[in-house]
Amino acid sequence: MDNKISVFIVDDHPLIVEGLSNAIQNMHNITLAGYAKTAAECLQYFINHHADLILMDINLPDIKGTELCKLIKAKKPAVNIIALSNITDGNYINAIIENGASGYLLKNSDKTEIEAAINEVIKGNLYLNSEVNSIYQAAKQRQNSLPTLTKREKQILQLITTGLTNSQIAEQLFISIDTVDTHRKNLHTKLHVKNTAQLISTAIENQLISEF
Amino acid sequence: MDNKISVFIVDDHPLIVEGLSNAIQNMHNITLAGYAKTAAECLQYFINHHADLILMDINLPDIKGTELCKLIKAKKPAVNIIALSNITDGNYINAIIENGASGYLLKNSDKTEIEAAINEVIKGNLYLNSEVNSIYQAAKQRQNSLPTLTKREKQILQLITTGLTNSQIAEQLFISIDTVDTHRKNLHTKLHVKNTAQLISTAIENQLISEF
DNA sequence: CGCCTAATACCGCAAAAAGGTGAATTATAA
DNA sequence: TTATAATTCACCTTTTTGCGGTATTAGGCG
Repeated sequence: MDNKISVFIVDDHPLIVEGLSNAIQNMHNITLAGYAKTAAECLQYFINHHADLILMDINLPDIKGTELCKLIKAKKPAVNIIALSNITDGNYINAIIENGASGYLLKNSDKTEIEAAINEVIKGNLYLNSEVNSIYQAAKQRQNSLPTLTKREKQILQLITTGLTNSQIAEQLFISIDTVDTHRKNLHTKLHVKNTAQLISTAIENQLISEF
Repeated sequence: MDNKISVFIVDDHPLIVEGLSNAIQNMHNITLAGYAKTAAECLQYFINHHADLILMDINLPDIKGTELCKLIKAKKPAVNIIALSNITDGNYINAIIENGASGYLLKNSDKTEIEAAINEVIKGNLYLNSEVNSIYQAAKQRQNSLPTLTKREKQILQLITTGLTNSQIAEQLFISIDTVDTHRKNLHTKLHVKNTAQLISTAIENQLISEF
């Protein structure tokens, strides 16, 4: 075994794989271990092969990048992971790092940055470029400043969003209208809003609602 | 001039440019005219150069892909444009095609598909793969089924979302509360909703609100 | 010019939400 | 077990909506 860093690529975009592997093969202390187009192929590879680092697209066709991260880290804690994505959503960055990634690169990164990221991460450091980092920090802040809603509150918030009135919600949950009203008031207090319109818009803005 | 199709690439992702240009140079009847990382560079190029087709990322750093499309088509109507994106949002696909693109490729396309797209578009056909096409059709359908809100209605909808009450809106717009109420009723009728909660959630869902 | 649409305004009644206060009953975690 | 948090219910007042109408005015268009 030589002292080159071996890198494995996971990405379902053939163009990116081509660009990445080309770029990596031109770096003097880095070598390409292989690549996979799906999470399944990647896991398969790591059963009886090894690599020092994974460059991983977090939007894979089969399972979520966060999941793959967790799986890899559980089986091979020594493998470093750099997430590769276009997504500049703070919650996403947050999630992937909490699942074991040591770096997050935007897909518009160039060779220099990729090389820098690989070298940093292999040293055990966390690599985020300034843009990603500021988004990440902002998201953590926001997450902390967001109040935690109780199970019941979320449930009622969801039903309000659907357009149900307090009495309809009460009927559906087999509770009193007054109870629904109380939860609603608490939602207002917690989210610092004063009417339904604000409630819905801030709820959606902060993704407190599962889907619609 | 030989009979090869000359292709110009516009993308701010170095990896994609590398992958694409590699792929294109391996195609027998296609040649690479050049590439640009920004819309400005692309426009600059076309002042005194030419290409048969542009492969264009529609998420450029300087101006929107839709805009670049329009600009190019205005100056060089003969140039065919294939949009390249990850975005599977129907409205986006719709917009870009209405602005003059003849094809829409997802970034996870492989060489075969890119080659097929180029050859179809050069013949004057519209190229959308089945996935993109179904999204596109669905969006067109949805767009037609969406009612058109008047200027005033949009404005009031926006203010409602902020959390203002009818009287506050009336005050701000120097109109009667009753007028605001009428607009609100019309919004309910047009969007088939029966209360504020539904109004806000469907408005956001259908992106009838500028931003928040 | 008429026709249509958007925007304006008003009335009345019923329903729902908002705001305040207090309190009992479960869970659940320390 | 004992705090603490979550969930539940009640009652009261005021404000805001929701829903049914009707009607006038200004501007764009063929």
